[in-house]
Amino acid sequence: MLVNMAFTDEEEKKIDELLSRGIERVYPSKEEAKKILLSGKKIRVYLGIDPTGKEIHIGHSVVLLFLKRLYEAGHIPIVLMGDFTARIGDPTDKDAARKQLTAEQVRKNMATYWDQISKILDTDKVEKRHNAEWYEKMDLDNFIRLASEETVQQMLARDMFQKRMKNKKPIGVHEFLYPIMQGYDSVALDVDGEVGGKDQTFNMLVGRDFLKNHKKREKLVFATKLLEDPVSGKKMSKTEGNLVSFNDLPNEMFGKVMSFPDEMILAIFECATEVPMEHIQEIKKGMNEGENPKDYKLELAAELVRMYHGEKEAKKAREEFERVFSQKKLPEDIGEYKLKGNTDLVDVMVDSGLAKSKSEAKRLIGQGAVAINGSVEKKWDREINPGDVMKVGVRRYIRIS
RNA sequence: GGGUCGGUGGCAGAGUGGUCAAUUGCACCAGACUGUAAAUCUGGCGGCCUUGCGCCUACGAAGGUUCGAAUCCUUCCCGGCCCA
Repeated sequence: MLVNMAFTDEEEKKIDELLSRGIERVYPSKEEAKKILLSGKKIRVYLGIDPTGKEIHIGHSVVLLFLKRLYEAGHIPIVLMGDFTARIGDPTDKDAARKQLTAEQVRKNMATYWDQISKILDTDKVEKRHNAEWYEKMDLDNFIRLASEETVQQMLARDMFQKRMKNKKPIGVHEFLYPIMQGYDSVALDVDGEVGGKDQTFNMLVGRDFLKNHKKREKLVFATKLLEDPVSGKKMSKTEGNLVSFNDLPNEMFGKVMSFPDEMILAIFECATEVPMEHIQEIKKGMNEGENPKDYKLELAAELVRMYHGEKEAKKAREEFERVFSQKKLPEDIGEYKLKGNTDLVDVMVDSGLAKSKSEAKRLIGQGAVAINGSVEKKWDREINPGDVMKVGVRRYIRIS
């Protein structure tokens, strides 16, 4: 009846962090979830990932770190690769190209996904599943029966569809199929819970309904926060250009973090790192007391690079950043370009990839964006010689050989 | 199946015969500013060069009318809405 008292304060604290850090909302409620997590029973919670081939980025960190905390607390995380659903495309991600992925592509993607996930958690402690396991065998009649458990009204209630109805934008019938399939995953896996971004809430709740219908049991739904710019309200995404991928090189990663708006510092610390919450509170306090957010952002950038590339690389990236941007010196490693053919400035810019076309190169030159050996060059027919160092914009350098 | 409205640059969305390579916003690039940013301001944002008020390619696709078409006509493809 009551919570099993065999749990220490330490363990309870862990559960509290599991239920709050990076978490937007828990269904049916945090209290209910806590009761179950502390009941002594090992529960199984899954995360669904569609191996569409995109890189895994720090927006995924929240859910992955959740899984890590889950096994640290003695429960069982499952990662479900949506190798079958990847072929449909989740309408939640409206940019998702609807290209048909071949089985071979999906297999390759999955391999790189595991590789990237292992940077956050120990994949040996995770149950690995694929939804092709059950969908490849499912008959049409079974599927239709499944579909009949949801109503069109329920589907249309989804905010995304509401919006599209309002804007008179098309809604594909297949877009109704996706939540149904994702929902059935819960039944097939026979899980106790699911974790996903808050944009997945609808899909996750469909699974909750299905589990009630099929197995007469409750499913916990953990909807995590999304990393979004608190000012513009925009979700971080690849098109915004500032998305940090697990595979980013150290310097690139460091620079991207430094270009985040200050307002995101706390949220990223909370959602994408394992820095203790106590320390994050101190940072919050520090910033409120007027300390320079830049210093905390440097710390954040270093921490993220450390997570994916190790202590040494993090230190190097930080030094590099301070050298190039704070002291405006040349970066340590500059790409080389071997002169060939025309040696006019414009031609060299195009050939070396500093500009996409001659028109663009000329524009940049006209804007004073191009410097050779430290001084701005405005003549586009200026001759380039081996040994020259060219700079375009703030961060693109190239050394001529 | 019928009716009707529409398909424009990365996106959103103007433009309805010439001055349209196409208003504007977002995104993007550069410059200024700065504490790295953000915000702001300024400029740019199809390509090519002999840099001209030049040439080529572009407004769903293919044809046609016209001195001239994103704009008009025909057919086709795709979509929204309404009716069945």
